[in-house]
Amino acid sequence: MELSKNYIPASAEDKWNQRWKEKQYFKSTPDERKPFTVVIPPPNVTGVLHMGHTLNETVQDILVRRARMSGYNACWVPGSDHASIATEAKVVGMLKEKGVDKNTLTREAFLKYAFEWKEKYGGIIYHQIEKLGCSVDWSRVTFTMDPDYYKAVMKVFVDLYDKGLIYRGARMINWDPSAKTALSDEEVEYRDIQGKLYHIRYELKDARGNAISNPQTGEKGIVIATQRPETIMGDTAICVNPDDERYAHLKNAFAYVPLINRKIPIIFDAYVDPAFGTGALKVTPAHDINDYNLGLKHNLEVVDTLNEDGTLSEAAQIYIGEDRFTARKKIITELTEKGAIVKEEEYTTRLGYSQRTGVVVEPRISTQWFLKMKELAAPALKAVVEGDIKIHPGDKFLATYKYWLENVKDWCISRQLWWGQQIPAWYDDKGNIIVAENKDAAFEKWQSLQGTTTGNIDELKQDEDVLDTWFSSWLWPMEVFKGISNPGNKDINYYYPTSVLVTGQDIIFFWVARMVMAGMEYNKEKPPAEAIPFKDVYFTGMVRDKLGRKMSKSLGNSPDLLQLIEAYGADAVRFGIMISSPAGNDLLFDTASLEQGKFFNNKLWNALKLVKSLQQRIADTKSEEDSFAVEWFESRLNEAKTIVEKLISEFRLSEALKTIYSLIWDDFCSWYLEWIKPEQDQPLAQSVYNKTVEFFTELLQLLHPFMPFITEELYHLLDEERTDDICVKQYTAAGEINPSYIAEGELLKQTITALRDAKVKNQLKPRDEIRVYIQTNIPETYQRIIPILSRQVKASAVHVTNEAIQDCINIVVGKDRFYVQSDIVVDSSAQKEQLQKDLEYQKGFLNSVEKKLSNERFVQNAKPEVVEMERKKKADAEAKIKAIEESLMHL
RNA sequence: GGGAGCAUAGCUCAGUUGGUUCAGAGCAUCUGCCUUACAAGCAGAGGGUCCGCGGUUCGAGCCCGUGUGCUCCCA
Repeated sequence: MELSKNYIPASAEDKWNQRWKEKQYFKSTPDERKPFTVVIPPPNVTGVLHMGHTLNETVQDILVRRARMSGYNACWVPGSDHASIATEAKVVGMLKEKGVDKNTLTREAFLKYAFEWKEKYGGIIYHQIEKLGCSVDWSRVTFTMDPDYYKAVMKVFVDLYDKGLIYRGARMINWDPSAKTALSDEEVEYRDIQGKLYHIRYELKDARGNAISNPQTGEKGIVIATQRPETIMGDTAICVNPDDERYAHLKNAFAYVPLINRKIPIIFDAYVDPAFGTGALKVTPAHDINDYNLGLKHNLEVVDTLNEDGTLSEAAQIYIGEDRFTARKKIITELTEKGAIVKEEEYTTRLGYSQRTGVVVEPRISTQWFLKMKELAAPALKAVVEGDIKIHPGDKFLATYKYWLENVKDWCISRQLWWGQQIPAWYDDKGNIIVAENKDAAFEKWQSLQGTTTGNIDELKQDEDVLDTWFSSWLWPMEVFKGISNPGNKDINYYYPTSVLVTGQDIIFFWVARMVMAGMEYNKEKPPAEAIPFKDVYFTGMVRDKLGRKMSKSLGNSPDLLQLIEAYGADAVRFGIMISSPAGNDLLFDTASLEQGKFFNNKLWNALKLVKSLQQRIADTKSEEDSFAVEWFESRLNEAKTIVEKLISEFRLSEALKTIYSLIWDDFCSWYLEWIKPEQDQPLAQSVYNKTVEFFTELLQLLHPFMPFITEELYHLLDEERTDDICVKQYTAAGEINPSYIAEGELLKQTITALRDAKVKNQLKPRDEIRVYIQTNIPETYQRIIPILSRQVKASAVHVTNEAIQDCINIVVGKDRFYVQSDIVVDSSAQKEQLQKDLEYQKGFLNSVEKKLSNERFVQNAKPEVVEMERKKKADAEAKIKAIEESLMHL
């Protein structure tokens, strides 16, 4: 069979994806094996996979494929997330482009559009996951709004309500004026901005209505500092510190809000910092969380001057209907005209922005549904602190996790949207609230509450709002196995707790911590080690561009995954992203590493071509030289397998891949294959060929989780009789490692390199023939490797000698002296220089070792084996110095 | 303002109870090679005050303190 010059990924990828699917290799059902379960962090159905997903999915696939090849029943559940606010915003935008206003649609009609959107983008995401080679069980694909999933969310809501953990109330929440919905604290991103602090004078009058001026300064009125002049119409007090003497004369006084002239009291509270601004604080309970709390304490009126879209409301009295930021400008102008602005100063502040829509979040009083978090947080904290859940890498994120759970606030779970699970609360016209899983159940509950068997079911009106998306995705590890909607079923019993969760560190609070809470809450009867949703959490870093910038649409630095796969092949994309991905750290994505992956593909391809060509030259002859290469590589392979095993168990995947890469490229291709390659027209021993195929197969198996397609392709090309597939082929345990083989292999490599270097340094072409004489104490060791050595350095003869040979290139390898004879006259100055340099280094080294050994305290305090090691170093260095000096003498 | 992390070759990073010839790897760079698997390759080489200062120790890239710079999280 003719093999192409280079490896062509596309056809192999489609072929094996097809085959794996047909064979249903990735479909999992409970059996007697141990499960290895992974649930995918469900991507939002808002768009396409980005590089962060690519990294996450690749990491998961590596772990899952490796588990599948290690005797586990591996199950990786794919799915997607409805992402209520983000998706709704996208759908609204899409409709707008079509000229359809959401407000003209019924809820049902809107949801129809949203589901169409979900089908389209969910489909794109699933296609990308498949193209990347992810070995997911498609029969288990789950969407967070699937009917059963929906029911599970309802069930949990009702349960937590009945337990008193969910309540409804008016609170200060984060309001997104663009999406017109409440947000949770976690959905707000704070950014530093340069703002202005406006000092505004309010008029003052005493209880009898007489104007007050400052007794010391004679100044009229009171000056407050604010960043938000447009909220003054919502002011319901001015607060000063009771110890602030500047304002001591203002007991029982009143201030008047400029422009609208509303009378508000002066209150006294230690909350105010006299040193900040003017020491006088305008209190606007409707628009600031601290003012709100102050208002509660002092029984202040709440005047909400903003509408839900961020425009000024009727309560503002002026500029009604104007946007908050437009109104700010106009109010500043008007205040300036009226002389109420005393001063403007630059001020750096932090503003909250909506994570989803990017607009400035407005603190707003609103009636919402909340989940009490304290009770749920305690077991979730314990599970991680006591080690039932292990976070990788290290404890880097443990502190963050701990801090959040210890300081957790109640979770605002209602959203003023349509896309999502509608809150299962019904209201009758008397204002009663009935919480139940569905309308019929609610009606029954209502009847028994009212003590009646009559009544009209349609008089109950369901809450219009939906639940926060995370209120559904926190059930993910359970509900993908129907653990909530059908508790105790075969799947949940077998697959739960899942083995490992791979996700980004940015959603540690949104998702990870909450999943732990839900897991602990709904598996209370089990010991913690079985209640947890996952045993290990592996946090990946953020994918940035090669300049270290976040990838974003606006910067245009986020590549398209399918285009990358087309250009480099899926294996190369996986390789590229993994090789540059130190555990838990951000990775700087550069297509150069994908190129490295592509080159690696080609290296493998060419190794295959070589092995296939050797197949044509098999003859059953025995050869001593070949057996060394085989014995050495067998030990080296086993050594590498052991290292890789350890690295993967520690989630150090990037290092595991590097180990495999170097094992294949350097040890297998550059050394082993060259060592067994027969001279032109010479045959290869059958036994060596068989061993080579065996080694190659094991290398492909090791690499398979990282680069599934090319390894499957080569597995079959290597031996065309094969009917099984590498993706389910079980690993064999690492065999014996013979340290002396490893050491001899190293000696051989070192000697070859030194001799080649000597040739280069002496202007000999690689092809020029040489004769080599070795002066050594270990002639039997060299005897074994001489045949390989002579071929590798193009030596016509290699002899062991007892004495120095004249007119040669002199080099020293280890403690042994080498004489290289050549027909070409060589200049000895270069080697002299080299030897001199070596000598100096060795002498310096010897000196430092001797210094150590002559230090009594070192000999007394250091461990005996350390002292022994130093003595050996000393002896080695002395021997080496002697060899170099002798060589120099002969030049 | 509170907390956490990082600083090692031009770049990205390893360096796991302080002691192996410890100062490493990959990429990039330079030199020589189209050698019959592979120029998407082969062979070889150069390159570092381990951020500064101080301390502990027989011994510090590693431990402690401190300064500087960068990053992230929280208020």
